[in-house]
Amino acid sequence: MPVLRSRPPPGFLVNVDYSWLTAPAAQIPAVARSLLGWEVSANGVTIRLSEVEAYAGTGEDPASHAHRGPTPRTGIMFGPAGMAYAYFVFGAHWCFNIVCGAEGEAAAVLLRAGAVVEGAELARKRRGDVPDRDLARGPARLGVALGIGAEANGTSMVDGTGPLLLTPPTRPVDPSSVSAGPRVGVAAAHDVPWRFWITGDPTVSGYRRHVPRRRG
DNA sequence: GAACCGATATCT
DNA sequence: GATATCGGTTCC
Repeated sequence: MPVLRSRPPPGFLVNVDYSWLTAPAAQIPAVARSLLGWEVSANGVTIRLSEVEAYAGTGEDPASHAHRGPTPRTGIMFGPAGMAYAYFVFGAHWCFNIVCGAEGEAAAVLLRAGAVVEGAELARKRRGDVPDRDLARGPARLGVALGIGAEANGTSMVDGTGPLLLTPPTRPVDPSSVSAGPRVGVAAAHDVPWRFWITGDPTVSGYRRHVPRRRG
């Protein structure tokens, strides 16, 4: 049966298994890796994920927004897997995560980059006249291409009730073509190789180490 | 490729 | 008051 990538009525994707998103804490990096090749659709654009980062649960990962427990911003992370966690950063950008793990765990996978496989015209309208590979190359750019922002926070990515929909790979990713390395721009736990990407994929964003800002 | 810096929500 | 899961620009 072909996979429906445009937005279906609620409950339509009953034959897609999302239960693996609710994994034990130790398997969150494996969940992130498995999300490569999955597709995310919103507002007429579909993106094939080429780069993701894992963030472990509360108390386990000093780089996680949820590390110190729930706050008004991070509350959604403590809910069920499959919800979108959106946050605003650097006074300018929205970034998007898929909540993973069991309720109360607060693990998440950051959607860092992907290839636009549907709706390129629309994505270009939102992103400007950039090369195709740059349309969703970077976590904030990915959101812009999808036309999503604050309103996506706390919506489901798995049941069609929100703007976002996560669907299985049209083309599977060969496990041997997945690379791993440190997460981008994080100060804490910079040695943990929880960033995963499709080796050689031109839509993967470049690595940047965390740069402490000079005060003054 | 590396360095710089804007803009502001969030938490301490 | 410090920090930030970034991106665009500028400068080698």
